Amino acid sequence: MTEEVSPRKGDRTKAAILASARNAFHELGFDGASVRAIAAQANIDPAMVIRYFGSKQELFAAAVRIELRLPDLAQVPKSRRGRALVEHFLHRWEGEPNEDALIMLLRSAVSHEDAAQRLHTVFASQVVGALRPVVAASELKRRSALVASQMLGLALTRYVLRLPAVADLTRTDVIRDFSPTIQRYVAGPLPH
Amino acid sequence: MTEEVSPRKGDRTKAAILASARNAFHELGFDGASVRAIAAQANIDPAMVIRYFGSKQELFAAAVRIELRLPDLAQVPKSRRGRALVEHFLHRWEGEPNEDALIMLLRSAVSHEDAAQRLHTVFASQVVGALRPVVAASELKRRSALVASQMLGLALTRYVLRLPAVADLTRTDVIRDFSPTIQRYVAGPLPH
DNA sequence: GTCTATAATTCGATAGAC
DNA sequence: GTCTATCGAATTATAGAC
Repeated sequence: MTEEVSPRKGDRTKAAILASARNAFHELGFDGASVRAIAAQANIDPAMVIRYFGSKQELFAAAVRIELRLPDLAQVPKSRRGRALVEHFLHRWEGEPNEDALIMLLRSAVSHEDAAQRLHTVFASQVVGALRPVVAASELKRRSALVASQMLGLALTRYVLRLPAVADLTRTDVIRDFSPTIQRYVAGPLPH
Repeated sequence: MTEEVSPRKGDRTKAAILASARNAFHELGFDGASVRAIAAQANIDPAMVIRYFGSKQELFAAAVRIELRLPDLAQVPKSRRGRALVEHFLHRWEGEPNEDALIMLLRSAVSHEDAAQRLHTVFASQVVGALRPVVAASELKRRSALVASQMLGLALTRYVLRLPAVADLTRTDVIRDFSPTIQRYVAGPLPH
């Protein structure tokens, strides 16, 4: 019989693989992150990764757990909804180190069709879902598109491309400069 | 002696390789596009690609010719600069089929360091350059960052990720909805 | 459970015949 | 100029010893 510590040994190695995988996918995207590199960073044999997760594809699916947990906008005063969204995203993206699934998806979706599909799903269910209670049904798709384009553009330029002009902005700068835009997209007048 | 037609034979094959390469890089990014696939699409032997361009890296450099040719904003009335920029980008991106270098760079920069650097350079020289004549020096970096985040976010969601909500917008929709944002980023009041 | 060895692909790039 | 053949490296994934 093999050794057993309080959390099952298999669970610990599985968790180590997942942590390493999240970091690698976050930094390099699906194609760029190799199973070998993920295993090496976790001090684990590459064969174990496949044994535990079946394939790189399934490992990716397990590593990407998307829970945007967007705030309930109905409980935010109408004039502060833009700022609430910007603050929420910023907190998500800069809170936990290198593990945000949306950035992983963003890096992967460019070259990996499955990742792109998952990003579509996340967007459709969560962003649209957050806006639905507070915008007219006839404007839901349009306002969601605008919010997605600006928030993903911020994520792209700040975390993926790391354009200095955007990456050098402080958190305060980001909230101050992007909140009015998102506010208009969520609750402001739209040109007819 | 080998056959010679009016444009040198070598020039024709070279042009065919470049066209195929642009299409492949545009669709798949640097890593995703293989020399073999590029050659196959051009009905040319893969070895010829290397012979003509030296390496995949140099082929990429030759294929990516960035000329944003942004309009001279000083000659546009201040109140219409946002719209002028949005219209210009849209025309660039939807004008020539599948050849826009900025989309190629965007798809490649995620996984390819050289492409990311080139995108930094393009942004710094061209976007910042277009804004410099019409914004205060103290606000140049900040306003450039905002414009880049929104325009690249639009390109990302519409052409790369193809989020339906964004991809389904008509050109008229895009101009109507994004011009006010870019206008504010270029010429509007910034929160202090 | 773990690891060695390796199969099966695919890639960029090269050498050399013609 | 063109193409065949191939090298060397990298990848995911599997088989099987221990």
